[in-house]
Amino acid sequence: MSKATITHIARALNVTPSTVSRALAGNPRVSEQTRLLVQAKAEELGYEPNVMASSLRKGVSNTVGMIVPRINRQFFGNVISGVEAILNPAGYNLLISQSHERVADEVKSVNTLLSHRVAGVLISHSIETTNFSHLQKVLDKGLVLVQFDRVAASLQGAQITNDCFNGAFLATKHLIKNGYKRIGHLGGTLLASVYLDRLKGYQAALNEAGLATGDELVFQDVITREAGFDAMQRVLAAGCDALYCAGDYAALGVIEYCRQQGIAIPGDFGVVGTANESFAPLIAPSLSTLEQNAFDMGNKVAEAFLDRVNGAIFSSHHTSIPMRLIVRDSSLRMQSKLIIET
Amino acid sequence: MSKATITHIARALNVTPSTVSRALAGNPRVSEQTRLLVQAKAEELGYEPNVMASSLRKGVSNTVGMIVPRINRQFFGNVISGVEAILNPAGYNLLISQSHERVADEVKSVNTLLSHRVAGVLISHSIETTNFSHLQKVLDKGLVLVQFDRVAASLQGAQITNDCFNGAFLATKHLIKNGYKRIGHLGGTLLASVYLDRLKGYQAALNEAGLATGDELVFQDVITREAGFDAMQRVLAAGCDALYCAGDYAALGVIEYCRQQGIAIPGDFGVVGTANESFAPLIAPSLSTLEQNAFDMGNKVAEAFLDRVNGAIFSSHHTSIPMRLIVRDSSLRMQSKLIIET
DNA sequence: GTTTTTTGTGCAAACGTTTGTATTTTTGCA
DNA sequence: TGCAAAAATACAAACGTTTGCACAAAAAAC
Repeated sequence: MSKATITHIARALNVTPSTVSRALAGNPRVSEQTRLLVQAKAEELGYEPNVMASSLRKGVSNTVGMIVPRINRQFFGNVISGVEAILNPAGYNLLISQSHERVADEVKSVNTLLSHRVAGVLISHSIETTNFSHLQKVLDKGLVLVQFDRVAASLQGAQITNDCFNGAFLATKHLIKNGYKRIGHLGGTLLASVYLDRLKGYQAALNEAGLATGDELVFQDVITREAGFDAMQRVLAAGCDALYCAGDYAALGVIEYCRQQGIAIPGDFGVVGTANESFAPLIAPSLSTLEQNAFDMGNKVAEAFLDRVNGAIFSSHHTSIPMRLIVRDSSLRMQSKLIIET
Repeated sequence: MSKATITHIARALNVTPSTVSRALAGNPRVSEQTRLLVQAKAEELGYEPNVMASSLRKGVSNTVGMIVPRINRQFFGNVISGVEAILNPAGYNLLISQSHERVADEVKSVNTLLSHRVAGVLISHSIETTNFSHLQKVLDKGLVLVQFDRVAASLQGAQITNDCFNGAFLATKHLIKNGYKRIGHLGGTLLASVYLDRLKGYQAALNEAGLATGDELVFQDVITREAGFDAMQRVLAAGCDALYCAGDYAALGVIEYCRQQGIAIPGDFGVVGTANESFAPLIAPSLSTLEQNAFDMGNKVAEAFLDRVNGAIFSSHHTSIPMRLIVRDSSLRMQSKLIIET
């Protein structure tokens, strides 16, 4: 069965467990000869190291905990992927947990991870979370904490976010360049810094161009497809000829409304979304959008973790990842042919 | 720092670690009074149980390993979600690993999980995998193995799959009911049973209806958007007026080709896809498709695991989950209004 | 008041590693 | 051949739990 411990190998070879341990670890204090013997025997017995025993003894574990609101969201799936791409080769494994956007679940997840004596916690906190004492506890225990996407500035440790301000700035500027004059904004809740930054970036671009800006052009809490669809009446009433949307789903609703009303996109109306959801290149017209670069973010998160675990506390505290504008059809002034930019 | 062990609590209370351990475990052999004392002290010291020490001693761990080809694929994200929904409340945690569709990575993942002494392995194997000795090893160690989606019939243990045969049967029948006469099939590699079953289900429906069936109507290895697009010339040359596609991406390619060529869907041509990818309801025309019910599958996987871990070896060996046909626009005979079914 | 039973704790070993120190063996060199 | 230095291995304790067994004190039964 699942026997085969270091001790079994030791007995079979008439050496001590210490020697076997060192042999397997490649410690130079054991001779080449016995190392080969040990490796052969380990292979023969189907030995699998017991990381629990090892971590217990060493006091450090090779698993790191990751908490995301929902694992089945494209964005987070990609972040996780990006993290694994760096962490696995470095010998770490990921214990993944979901908060389901609920602070209670998040707290429970943190405790579970602490029980597992993870080497660190990587988290994008739930939308509900406003009290961060559970994460402070992580820091207090001397563990590495890396926040990403949704971060609490008040907490120590690395923070990796998208550069939403510049992204929104870029997107809006792109609309301006394409000749749109009265550009509105479908935004999210301003309690989340990502949405606040997008609003600010959007406004900055308008200001720079000397275009009209004002509250009547900004529509708060419009992130779903339905909300985007429903908001269009007000958007048109406000005289807008384009929109920068803080989310692709809202932009989708906009496109559907226009199709239904016979408003040509991009002929009569321009749209840029945010997130590059998987449907963005697939709908008609294809949706110009800001790419969040989730995989990249995952890489950065993992690197920040490794930096800190290896004692590089000096590594930059806050990393902002540039968002890339993907120009597709929905934001061009003239109806163009199908251009796939990926 | 991260101190606070059972021993510390014991010392602070002038009792032995055994008593503390029993108190925290709710063992009736310790008095109500001391239990409360212990719990209070544990709280005060910020005690977090060390599951590694616990698992080591008990010989069983509360983590279960899960291996998927890619974590950032919608389907697998949802399966994982479904697994967690059952396993977390049962006290288990998930150690997740990706095979990246490479058999080498898969083998490595299995070994990692074995090193973590997981209670079981839940796996959908990589498309490359044809030799299953690494999974046999899992069984040999007496661990629980649950396969899902892509399964190897030769291996012991639970197998949870979608009922692709009946799904394809349903989808094809639906096209028949809507008046399509010469229905083709865009399929995947027949090495994977899911694709083989879909082909068979498709053929069964045609046979039942007495419609033409034949190799000239079946297009193998057409699963990507590009492949779907490119296959259309041959499909039309074969005289088809509808397609059942084994994947939504191929169906998307079909739709794009038709749009480009001015072929009306569903007026002139009908399409049903498979998987209900996130873009399916969002494109125009919206895509009729078979839902894979990933979350549900995750639930079943978790339940199969729990059954086995609790010794219910008699629980059904092979579970087949019905696929649901989602009728949208792409498969209706007459051009209908935009109907959103989600 | 003694014996039996019950109840609550303590003792000590074990899970599989790792690692500082001690010990043995080998090697180099006079 | 002898001896120090170097190389290889052994010893033993520790990581934080859990648990069978022993044991004492209290409660119940006689």
